[in-house]
Amino acid sequence: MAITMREVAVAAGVSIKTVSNVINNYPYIRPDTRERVLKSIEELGYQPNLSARGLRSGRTGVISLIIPDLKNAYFAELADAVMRAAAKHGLVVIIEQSGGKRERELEILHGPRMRMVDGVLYSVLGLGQEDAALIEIPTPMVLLGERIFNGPTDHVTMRNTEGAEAATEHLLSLGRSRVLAFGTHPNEVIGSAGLRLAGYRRALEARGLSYDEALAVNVQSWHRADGAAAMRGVLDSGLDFDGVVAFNDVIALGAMRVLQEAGRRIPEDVALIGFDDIDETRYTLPTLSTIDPGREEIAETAVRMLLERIESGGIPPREHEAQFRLVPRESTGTAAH
Amino acid sequence: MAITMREVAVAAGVSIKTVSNVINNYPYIRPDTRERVLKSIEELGYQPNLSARGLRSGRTGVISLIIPDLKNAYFAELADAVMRAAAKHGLVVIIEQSGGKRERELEILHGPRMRMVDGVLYSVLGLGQEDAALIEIPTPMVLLGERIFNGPTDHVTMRNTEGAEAATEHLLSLGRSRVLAFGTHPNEVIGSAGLRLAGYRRALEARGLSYDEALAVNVQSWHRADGAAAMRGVLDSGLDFDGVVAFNDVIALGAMRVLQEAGRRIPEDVALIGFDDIDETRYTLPTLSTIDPGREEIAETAVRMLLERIESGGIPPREHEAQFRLVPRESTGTAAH
DNA sequence: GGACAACTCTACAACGTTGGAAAGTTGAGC
DNA sequence: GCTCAACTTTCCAACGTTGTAGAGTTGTCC
Repeated sequence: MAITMREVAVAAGVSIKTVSNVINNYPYIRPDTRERVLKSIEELGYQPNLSARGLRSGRTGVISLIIPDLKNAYFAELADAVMRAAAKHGLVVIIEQSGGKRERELEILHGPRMRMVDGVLYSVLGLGQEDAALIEIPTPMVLLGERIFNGPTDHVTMRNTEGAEAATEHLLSLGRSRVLAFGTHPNEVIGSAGLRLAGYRRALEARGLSYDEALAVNVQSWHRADGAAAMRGVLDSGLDFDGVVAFNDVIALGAMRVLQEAGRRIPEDVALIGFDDIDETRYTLPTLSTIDPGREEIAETAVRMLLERIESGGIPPREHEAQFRLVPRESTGTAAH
Repeated sequence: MAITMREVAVAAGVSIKTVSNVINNYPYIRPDTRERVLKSIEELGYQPNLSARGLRSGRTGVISLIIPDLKNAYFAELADAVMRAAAKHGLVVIIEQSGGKRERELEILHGPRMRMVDGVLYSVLGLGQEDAALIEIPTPMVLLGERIFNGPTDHVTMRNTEGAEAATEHLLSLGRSRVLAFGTHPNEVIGSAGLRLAGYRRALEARGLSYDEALAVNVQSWHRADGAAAMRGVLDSGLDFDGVVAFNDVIALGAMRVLQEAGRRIPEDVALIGFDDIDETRYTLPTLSTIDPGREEIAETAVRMLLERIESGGIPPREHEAQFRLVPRESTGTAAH
């Protein structure tokens, strides 16, 4: 059995509660008493039992991060950022993969694990506004991603529309006139795809150009292979285009590969920009221009907000939009050097 | 406050212990009693308090996975596989990133979090044999990766040497004669780099070829940018070669980009094979031949072994080597179709 | 030197669960 | 109808920690 406070207390010649007080930085302890207790803790190698602490205090020091899929580079990088942000506050992160499935997200949100964590960061994918009532769980929660729900929940989002607008304007400013919106989800308004499409349209409007539905390319699932398949379809259809605003990086990379195989030069024949700024975009050939959604800011803000909510209930719901950044690289002929 | 067993017990008209017995599948319960209890659990939405259970039973249902870095695709995919394997046994996984730093690995291994988990899967990177005593922790542990320690610990490893041998033989059988060992760590014997180099040499030997030290390319850190930088160095040096056995996929991809920029055709001028079979290798241009180290098998075996060790102490240390698989793709001119 | 505040430490009772063992019930076998 | 085993439920204590309340100790100020 491991060392408990009782043994530390005996060794230091104090009560158990005093040991607890030392550990929890209770201010009224004589320096030499504190000293003695710390020495015993050190010597015995005492480590607090977090289950007991959790039971007694109601706090476990664990938060949950619900994401669709860790194999997706965007979410792996998000998870990394969240874990680093959480570590700064002494929190551990349990990652739950939802696969973006509605059923699975509900299962996680209402499963027994929620009782084990102090709060949840939930990157919504499977649920929609019609499920708003279902996400009303007792555990403190901060939503990541888009503002899908109107409920009284904290949101930390990226500027999807503004980002996509900047990406599109970037291509237009380079003289491209037939730019694909690559990765649309028909009829979606409020998700990433809908918001990014809105930004794309806004950029066209700002230049007095009209929106051509033929240039909107549907890519249902934003994986590399789907991007490749969709671009193959576009090439087969004979559609004329000279620019691509891909709604995320991996479908951009899938498309890039197909374009290159087909002999289209990037950026000469087709200028291509992605969204997410995943690490890989810095090392492809050509390097991929993209929109950095402000991942670090998202992670730090979300953890901070969650902690505030855990520590004091009754905070009115807040919203934070992280600052995005256009990252020009070779795929739009605008690499930094 | 959340629902507790007490309230379920009152609702069902039984004692708390009977509720506990129902939940834990104690066999001697009358069917109608069980029925009533389950109904009350359902109606009240009872969920067990895992802290309390953990305190009482000593088990938390959480295991820890220590890996260097989640942004590294290999480890992201490993984490995914481990989480799925763990979920099958009702376990949650806490991921701890060590950055491959010795200090940080020790900190994690001896930190208070270890008290919160039932066991650890530890992907060793920073520690070495000289630290063998330091990994003797009370928490059940299974080591992943290479057999770095000789201590009494379970190991689940990949066949580094055999895999690298097969990769090298693959290039040799295609007629390549000057094949780089790309990613060596000088003087290392027992780590991945050392073992893979041994496989490379074994393949040469098997064909009666002698080992040329000039063809061993040092890449200290196995990241994409380091692979790119190292390949730039090779090209600058004017070294003559027609094949590359890269010791992992991302340095292979970094090198591939540099080779393409320099106008070398793959596989015509240089045949290239990696190691790890990360998802991305299926979508690059050209697709990358690689060695699948048997990730699923590693994850499932590791979780199973850990669980066995958690459930019954005193098991003699075991070792398991997962089966590897050569995955021929376009970068060696051997794509399946 | 008395009152009061500020400090320092401790006893006790929880938190919600499960292990152990006892108490109570049923039914089969003779 | 009695015995004994098998079944069913309950009682009690404990897991290791912290909140509450209070006891004891100083020290300051009039």
